Amino acid sequence: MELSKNFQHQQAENQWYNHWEKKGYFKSTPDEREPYTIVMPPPNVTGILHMGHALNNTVQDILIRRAKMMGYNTCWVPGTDHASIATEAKVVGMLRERGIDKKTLSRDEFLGYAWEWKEKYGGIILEQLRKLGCALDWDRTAFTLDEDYYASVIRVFVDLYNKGLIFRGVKMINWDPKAKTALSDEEVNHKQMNSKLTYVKYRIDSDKEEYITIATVRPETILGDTAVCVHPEDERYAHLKGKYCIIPIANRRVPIIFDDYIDKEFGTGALKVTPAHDINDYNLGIKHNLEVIDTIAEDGTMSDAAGPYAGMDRFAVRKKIVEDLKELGLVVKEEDYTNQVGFSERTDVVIEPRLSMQWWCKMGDLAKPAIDAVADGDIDFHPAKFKNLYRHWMENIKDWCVSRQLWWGQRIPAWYDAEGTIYVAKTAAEAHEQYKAKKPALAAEKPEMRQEEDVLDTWFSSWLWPMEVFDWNKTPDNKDLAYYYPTNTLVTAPEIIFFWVARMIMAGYEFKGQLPFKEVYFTGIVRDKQGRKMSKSLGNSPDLLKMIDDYGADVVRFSVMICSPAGNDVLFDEAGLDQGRNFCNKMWNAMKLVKGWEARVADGVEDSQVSFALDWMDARLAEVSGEVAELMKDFKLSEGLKTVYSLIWNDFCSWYLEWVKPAMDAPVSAHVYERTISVFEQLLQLLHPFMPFVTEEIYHILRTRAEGDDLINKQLPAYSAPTAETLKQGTMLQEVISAVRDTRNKSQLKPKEEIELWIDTQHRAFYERTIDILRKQVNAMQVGFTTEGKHGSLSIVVNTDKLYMIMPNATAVDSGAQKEEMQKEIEYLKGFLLSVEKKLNNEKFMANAKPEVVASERKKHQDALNKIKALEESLG
RNA sequence: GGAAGCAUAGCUCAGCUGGUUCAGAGCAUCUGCCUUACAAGCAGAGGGUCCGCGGUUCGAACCCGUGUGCUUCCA
Repeated sequence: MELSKNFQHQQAENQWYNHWEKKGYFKSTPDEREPYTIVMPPPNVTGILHMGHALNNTVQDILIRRAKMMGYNTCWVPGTDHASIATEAKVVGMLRERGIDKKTLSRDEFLGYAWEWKEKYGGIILEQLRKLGCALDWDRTAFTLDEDYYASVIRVFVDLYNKGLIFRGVKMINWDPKAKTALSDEEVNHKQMNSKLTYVKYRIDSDKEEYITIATVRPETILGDTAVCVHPEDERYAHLKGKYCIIPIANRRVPIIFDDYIDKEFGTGALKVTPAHDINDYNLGIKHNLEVIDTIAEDGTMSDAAGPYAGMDRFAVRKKIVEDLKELGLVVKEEDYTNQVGFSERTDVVIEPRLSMQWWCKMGDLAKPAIDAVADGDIDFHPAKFKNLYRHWMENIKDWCVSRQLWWGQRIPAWYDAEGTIYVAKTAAEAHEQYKAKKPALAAEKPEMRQEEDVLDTWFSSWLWPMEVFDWNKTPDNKDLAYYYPTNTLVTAPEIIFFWVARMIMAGYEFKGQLPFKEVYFTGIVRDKQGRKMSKSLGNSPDLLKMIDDYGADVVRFSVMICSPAGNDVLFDEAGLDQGRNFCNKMWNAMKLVKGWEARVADGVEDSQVSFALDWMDARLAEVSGEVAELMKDFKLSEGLKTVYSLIWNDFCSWYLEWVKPAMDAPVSAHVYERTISVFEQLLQLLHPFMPFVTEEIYHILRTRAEGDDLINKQLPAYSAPTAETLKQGTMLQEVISAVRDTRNKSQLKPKEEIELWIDTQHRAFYERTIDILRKQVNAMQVGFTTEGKHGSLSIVVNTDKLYMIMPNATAVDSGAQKEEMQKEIEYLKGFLLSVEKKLNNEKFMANAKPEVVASERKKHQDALNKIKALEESLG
């Protein structure tokens, strides 16, 4: 077979993904094995693959593929989230482009368009996950707005309502004037803004001309003011007790109230109170029984209550009213001021606090078992630091606003009769039954029942995800649910710990009576090299699909994972792409080298020379496999990848292959060839979860494989404990080789120039075992043993062995620098020796230190002495 | 305003129960090599007051206190 110069990802990746899928390797059905289950955090159905998805899904794929190799029956469930606000906004936008105004459509017509949009674009992100290599069980693909899922959400709502945990009420909510819907607190992002603090004086209603000055960053809300509030102990305003003042422009007479909520230091110490448009003012209003005047309409324009400004945009009014107040001479001054302003997570417009009738879910009781589950370790968080954050939030949990003024989503199953009585039921028919039972006198008439227009918050459906993907609602006793639930690992971003993770835990206990997953792994947030969060607006988010096209999915996965320290944010650096690409080529070329031996394999070739290399490589493989297993268990995936990378590049390619590499055109022993292929396979296997395509490809080129012999399915072997002696000798051999090469370099020897090497050592057996490797690796024509120095040589000391290097072709040997260096080393060692001796002579140390520490200090002492001796002898 | 986390090489980070596996890895840098798998490579090297200060200890990158700087979450 003709092998290309480098690894070609395009064809290989497509081919292998199709092969795996066709073979049904991604599919899972319950069997006698232990399951390992992950439910994918469903991306928004509107989504396209970005770095966050790439990280999150690569992590999951690594866990799934590794678990599969460890013998688990793995099941990874894909799906999408209907994402009510985001999707509805997209559909509205699409309609606008087609010249259709949402307002002219009925609910059903709109939903028709929405489903059409979903069918057309909704699967894009799932297709993109295939490109990434994700081993997802596609037959299980779920969607949070599917018919069965819908029914489940409705059931849960009715259930909570009947338990008294859902209620309807007017509260101050976060209003998104663009999407025209309520948002939960979690959907609001606070940003620091440069605002203007405007000082406005309100006239006191008295005979004298006197004023009270307030400061505000939102002057447009002045029209909704229904009081001015000052601190009861503020002497400046003590004389105003029982007085009233006049709201300018509105010319409304409002009371001056006293409350110790006021911060005397802020502004003028006098606060304008607008119960309709600020949560704190609202609370004050309740306390002091104030009137509520709503001056801002649902679209962010001023309402009729705003008098002359009715219909104008809130921000336009903010400017205009200040101008008008200035004309009236009521503006005292304006100051620059930075404050926190809430923005809608979905539409990025400024949130308007607004009073509104919404549906709420009481969370306190639901939270209790969920708090305990994490505190008691029934659910593990990685990294553990998120446990605190979780507990803190859960213990201060507030009622959840679950209604949204949208159409795309589960419509709240509540019906109102003509008198406004509420009936919550799964269906209209059931609501009708309730009506008949409740109002028997009217039962004969056909009641006019009107269903609630609002839909439920998207998270009110996705909190059921781990149960509902296994069809909990419709067939609660089904085999899959019993087998796969609770799932094993949830992999998600810390940003949605409250939105989603906490609520899934609550839902799991409340409805299924069981935790939804056993552990949660929080990935970092993907940032750019400068540490900025990747975002569309900054334009610092690389085009993932282009990257996959250019470099291949393996390389993209590599580059994301290599810079994903456990528990920290990911500073994505495109340099990782080159590193990953180079790594693929390294393996590809190693494969070409080994493949090239195939035709030269012969029986009876003497291979004793390389038996050490084989033993050492086996030992390293066993050792590092153990390290990787530990790292993976602790979710140190990045470390795990680095470890495998280094094992392949350094141990296997740089050392092992060079050690066993036959001379040009020399035959290769069948034994060496076989074991080299075998080691290569095991290395590929360790790497496969991280880089599935290139490993599968090379695996298949290394040998002709039987049908079904694919790397993805290969079970990890149990390694016997590596021989410590072999490992130690390997390290020693490397040290000797490096030391000689260093000396060669410093003597400016050309790589082709041969040397003679004479060794004065106590470890003769070790050198005899490795002497052929050593000769080859330092390009020596001869390596021999001696018990005395060699004239005309450079001496090298490695550990306590003395090596003498002779360069036959070098005209003059300048050993001055060499000697100086050795002298320096002696100095250093003597200092070191002193510090060790000080310890050993310290009675307190000898009394308090652990015996093994004392022993190790003694050994250090002896080693240092030996080394100094060797160096001194070497110097002559 | 409340809370948490972080600070180690130019960059990104490891560093367990305090003790030479303790100052380490990768990338970047420098030097020499087109050596018969790979120049997208090979070989070798240099580089750090472990943020400052104080304490505990025979012994501190690690524990405690404090200061400074940064990040995140909540209000």
